[in-house]
Amino acid sequence: MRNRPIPEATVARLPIYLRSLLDMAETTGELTVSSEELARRAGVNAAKVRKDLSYLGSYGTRGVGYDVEYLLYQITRELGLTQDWPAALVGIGNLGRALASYKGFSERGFRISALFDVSDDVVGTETGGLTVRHLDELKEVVAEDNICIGIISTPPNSAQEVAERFVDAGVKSILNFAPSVVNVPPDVNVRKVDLSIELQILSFYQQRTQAIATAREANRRLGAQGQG
Amino acid sequence: MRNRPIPEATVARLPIYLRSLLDMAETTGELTVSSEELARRAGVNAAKVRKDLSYLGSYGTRGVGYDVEYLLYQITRELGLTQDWPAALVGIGNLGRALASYKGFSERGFRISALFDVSDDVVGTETGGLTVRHLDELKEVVAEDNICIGIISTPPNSAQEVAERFVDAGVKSILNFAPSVVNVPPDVNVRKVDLSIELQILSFYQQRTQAIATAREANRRLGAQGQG
DNA sequence: TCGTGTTTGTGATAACGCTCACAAGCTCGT
DNA sequence: ACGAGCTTGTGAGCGTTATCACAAACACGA
Repeated sequence: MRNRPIPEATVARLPIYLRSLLDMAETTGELTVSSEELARRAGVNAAKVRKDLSYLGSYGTRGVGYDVEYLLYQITRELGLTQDWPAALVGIGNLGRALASYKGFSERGFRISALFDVSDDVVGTETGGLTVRHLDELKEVVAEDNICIGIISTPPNSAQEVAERFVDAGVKSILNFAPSVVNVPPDVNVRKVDLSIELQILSFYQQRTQAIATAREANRRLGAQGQG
Repeated sequence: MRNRPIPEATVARLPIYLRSLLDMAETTGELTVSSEELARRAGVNAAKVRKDLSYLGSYGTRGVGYDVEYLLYQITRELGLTQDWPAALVGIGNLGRALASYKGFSERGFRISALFDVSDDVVGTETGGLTVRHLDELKEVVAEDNICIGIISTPPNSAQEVAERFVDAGVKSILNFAPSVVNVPPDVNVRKVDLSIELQILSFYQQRTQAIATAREANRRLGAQGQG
């Protein structure tokens, strides 16, 4: 079990466990945590927690639980968060500025070390302690600062071009906030965060429950009519 | 097939198809689109596109493809985007302000109709044409403006309380940008967007590929040593 | 030392999702 | 009218993920 590759679904949950454990370590004095408690905090099933953690190794003690600090360390290590990953952010609009000063990144070991744009209006301005540079300097800066992660927060029609510039500069990990699909070579990893897709999914289920409520209401009235 | 419930995975892809189709309708003059073409634009498999669309109904024509306008309408309707969904945003920090003025929402029929915070520094200020109100007014405003969707962009430790206020006000759909798990009754739908989790997942795979490269390098040197 | 109570680790199984492959069905030219 | 050439819709098979259920392992008190 230990040497099996870690399933994607598990990798996606490790950061949630990490956050829950950090929260525990700060607020409670507990030295150990059971899969049940961790599951509750992470909002998942206890069996899932145990199976997920078992992919990392047998770090629990039966009858006791998991040592909080040790587990924290193991997950941090597994996620590669013991080293810091310099990132570059392209696209300094409203969202880009918010991301540039987002504390959640730095708290988790991600340092945005360079900002880029193409518009003369923002190139040269300062945001979150960094001066915005022109996109043409990207390749050079990536090499200098050893940048590993590219973040795209441009309008959708520029995203593909920026992605290609990142690839050309040797960046292998890209996080895309622009609402568009970007195509990259197979050795490059792209993840996307789409702010409005999630709203559209909510809309689907909201409409569905409202439709059911409406149908039930109509049905109720029909029944009343039949009886009355 | 037609009356089966639509799988979650399909629902999550409908917005992507929608975006691809909108893009097509604007840029190309094509009246129809094949599953192959749509798949290419959406970055998925053609068979997946066909199966996904088949859940909505038989809207394609064999040998021809799908009528772009008709498919656009059907997906829009299925996602519940024919009506607009007023949303309330709580937490007016950097991210909150960026979300409040994010064009991607309004372009897709989501109107943020009220902003809330608790800090005296921001209550009363204006952002994106709306005046920030105090969180205590939430319930009242939700009822007045018929708000269906709640968006949370507070610090993590306030998220749960805000979620409960939304639930109390009768909101059934919540989008959570705060990096924390929120618990709600089963009839309320919460989706989360976590900006840094995606980075952590990237970090995992980045580390993995770097580790492989390092091991291969070490192995190469060992081989050279053995031979030399 | 042994029994009781607790919690992990993991087979087994079920549910879900993805991909393939191909018949059914359409268009168009002859 | 008919055959050639496409493209859809979907059954079948496979891989992944979730859940259950329980033996193995530990702590602790008597």
